[in-house]
Amino acid sequence: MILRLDMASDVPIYQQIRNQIVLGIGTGALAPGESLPTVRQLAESTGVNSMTVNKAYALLKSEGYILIDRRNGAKVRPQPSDGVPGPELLHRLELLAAEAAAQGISRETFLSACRGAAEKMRAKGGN
Amino acid sequence: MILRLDMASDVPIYQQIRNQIVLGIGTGALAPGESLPTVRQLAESTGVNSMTVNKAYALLKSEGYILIDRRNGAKVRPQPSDGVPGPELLHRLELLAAEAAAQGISRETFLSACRGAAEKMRAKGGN
DNA sequence: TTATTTGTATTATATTATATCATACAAACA
DNA sequence: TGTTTGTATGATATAATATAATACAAATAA
Repeated sequence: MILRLDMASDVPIYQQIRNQIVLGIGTGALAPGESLPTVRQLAESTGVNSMTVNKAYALLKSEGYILIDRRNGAKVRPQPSDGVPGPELLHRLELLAAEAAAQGISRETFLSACRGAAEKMRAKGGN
Repeated sequence: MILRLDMASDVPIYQQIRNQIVLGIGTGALAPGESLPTVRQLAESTGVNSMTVNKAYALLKSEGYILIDRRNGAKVRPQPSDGVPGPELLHRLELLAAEAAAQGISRETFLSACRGAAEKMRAKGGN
């Protein structure tokens, strides 16, 4: 799991870390139950402060993406429960759709992009 | 066009203004060529500083969503050119798909949500 | 037990982003 | 000539972000 952090980005570093780990989980690059690097390891390898990494881990934990047992460090949450998209995700999806529409992107082109994104994700169960 | 601003949100006010106008354009609530309120009017009606509104308008202008002629104020850009989703939009779409997948949301459920969002947008041309 | 490593909490500091406020200006129009 | 438009400027206050230096409880290995 290699993280690419852009220090010049307007996206906060802890958010970049969080996003890339979520991408890793979503695509299957990070398997359920797999161990993440320790806070200090990741801080060392990326040249970022420990507390910044800790903030990303705390966020991932609060969002339910990872589990933490005191000693063994962080692990990808095994067997995430099935469910429906939450309101926050739906809201962001709607904004994306609106941006596409306002840019003159056709409905079908947008949905094609959605399918393209979905197909990059790990297949799970019968889906 | 009524804006709902959440002062307690972590999303900057100028971003909330920008997002809701983009949503308005995308859904068709704001028609191409339609005039937006003046900077000072919108600042007055929302109780927000003029420069904050101006920042939102400048952003919308730089993104190509609105046009501004010096005297008549801001208007929704007429006839946005057709095209394909840009890399920034694709990246955000991919992150959304990853979050859904990592939450155990099936591919089909995610795509169903995508269709739901797309159907809220204005139909244009043959799409 | 002791020692080490884990995530995490604490406090301080520096930098940047955000928002407000008070003005001011050029351009366009009546 | 006025008036209104978007916009620029500078000052200020607050919050978010990142780094830094420690420290602590819990869990593991020695």
